[in-house]
Amino acid sequence: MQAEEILKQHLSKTIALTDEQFAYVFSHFKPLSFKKGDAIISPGDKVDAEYFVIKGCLKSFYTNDDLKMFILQFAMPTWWASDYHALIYQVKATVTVDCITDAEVLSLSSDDREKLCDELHSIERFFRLRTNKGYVAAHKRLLSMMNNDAKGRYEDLLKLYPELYNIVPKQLIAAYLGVSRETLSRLSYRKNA
Amino acid sequence: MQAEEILKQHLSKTIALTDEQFAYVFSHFKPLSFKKGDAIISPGDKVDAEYFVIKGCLKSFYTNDDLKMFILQFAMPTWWASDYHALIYQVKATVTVDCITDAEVLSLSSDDREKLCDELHSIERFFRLRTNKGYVAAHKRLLSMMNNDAKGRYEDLLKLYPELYNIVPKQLIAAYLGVSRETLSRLSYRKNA
DNA sequence: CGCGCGATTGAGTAATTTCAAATCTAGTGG
DNA sequence: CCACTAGATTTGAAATTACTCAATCGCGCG
Repeated sequence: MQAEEILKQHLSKTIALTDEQFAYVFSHFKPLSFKKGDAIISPGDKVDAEYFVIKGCLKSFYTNDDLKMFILQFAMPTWWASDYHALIYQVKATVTVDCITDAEVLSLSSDDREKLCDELHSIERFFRLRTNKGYVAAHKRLLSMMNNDAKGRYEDLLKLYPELYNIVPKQLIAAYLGVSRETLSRLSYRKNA
Repeated sequence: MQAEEILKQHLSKTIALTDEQFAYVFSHFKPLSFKKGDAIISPGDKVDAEYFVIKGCLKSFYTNDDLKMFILQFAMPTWWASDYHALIYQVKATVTVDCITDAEVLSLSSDDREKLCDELHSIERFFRLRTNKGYVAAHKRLLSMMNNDAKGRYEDLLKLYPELYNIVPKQLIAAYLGVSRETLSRLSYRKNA
């Protein structure tokens, strides 16, 4: 399926747009292709766009002083990714967004997003509702983090991203769960039902 | 200061509204008073409003099967609170929102919020940007959770809510950090600089 | 075939939990 | 003013969970 079609279906799940309106909206998105391992955003970068995934899988992650990686988000097709902290507060990036697999994305600049939100009330609504869901998902993950041990969190993750299991190396899953690779590895046999 | 004035200043930090528009917006908010300990939302409730805090302090928390409490959010004046999962997905509440102190809030029903968002583009913008910030804050907390030990998280919390230290019992702070009361208690002398 | 990376396993250590008991504190009533 | 109680906090000690470091295993690819 074409990028255009994927975005159209994605938007139409939340808002109604005429073909004309959609064409106008779409004209602000810039298609980009990346290879596995390419970084889209790196710490220190000026961040002025967010990315809508068409194909492939991205991750956004923070790297601490000990070079330990913490994954904020995996982004599969129809998910959005960026360094939202940098985007919103207009500061340099503190996280990396890169490609777990070869990927195709649509990039939307901050300026264009604000322009579209100005011009089309329904686009503003789309972004409001999209972030609402993201907010709730983040809190859900927070709860999973506090309430569950590593095993429980792993199960929560597989519920949320069932495809992920086969696509990404286990060490990335560990970095998402906030446990060491070794702990993740031990989960399967140690405390299984 | 009057509730009306507080809300007005809060909105005007993000969007511009004429006095007339603000008066119209404000007419949809319902002032409510609560006593310390009162529950505003309880698990199982139908949730059809969110609450803007004028005075006092609320908390929203999830209680697990072992009756252990996990605090999602403290809400001080000019903060918003509700069960956002229930609100967005139109399901029964799974969290409790209650009053740590006597409190005054302005309640805005879901229907009214959507109506205002329809009628006033700038209100829709307000809610979009507000949730953006909440989303980023939630991810920041997630990182703090994964990257730091109990001590580091405690320091992060005091940076975010410095007033909190004097207002709320320590056990609530523990429930926010996701550690036991005992561990929180031991932090001060154990690993202090 | 052998290199190299990811995944697993083992052993010892550090952080946090649980359960239990001891303290402390604020508010109440005599 | 004092004694008393309920709730909150602190402390102790043992048990658990996850971590780190180190070694080994497994497998795809040149």
